[in-house]
Amino acid sequence: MPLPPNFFEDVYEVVRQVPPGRVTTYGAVASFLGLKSSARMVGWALNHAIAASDVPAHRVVNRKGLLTGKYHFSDSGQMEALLQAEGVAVESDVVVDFEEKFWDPSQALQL
DNA sequence: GACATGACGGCAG
DNA sequence: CCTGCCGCCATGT
Repeated sequence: MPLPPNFFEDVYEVVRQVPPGRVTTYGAVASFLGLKSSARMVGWALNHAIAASDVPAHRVVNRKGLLTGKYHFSDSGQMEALLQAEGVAVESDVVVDFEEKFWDPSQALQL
C-alpha cells in the first residue's frame, strides 16, 4: 500500500494547522507525509477535503503560489477571496510575496 | 489490463 | 522567465 491508510487524516491535520495569513504547498505537505514525489496525492486528498469541511484547503497552493484549485471550490473566486480576507494578497491567481507567506509543516513541528 | 487525466514537482532546453 | 517532458499514485472509462 503506497499510501498510508491515514493519508487523508494526516493531510487534514496538517492543513488545519496552517495559520491564517499563511499558505503551504502540496509538495511541502507531501514531503512531510513521506509522499515527497507524489504531491498530486495531496491535491487529490484536498479535493475530497473540501467536502469534509474543517479543512482550509484555500491555504494550500502549488509551489509557484498559484491557486490551481480555485475551480474546485463552490465559486471560482472563493479561494482567492478567503485568502485575501486573511491578509494574503492575491494577483492573477498567484499569491503575492509567496515566499513570505509560505508556511512549512516541518517548520511548525520544529518548535 | 491499458490509456488518459488530475488541486504537482523537478529538470532540461 | 517560459515551455515541454517525465515521474509520481489513484481514479474513471
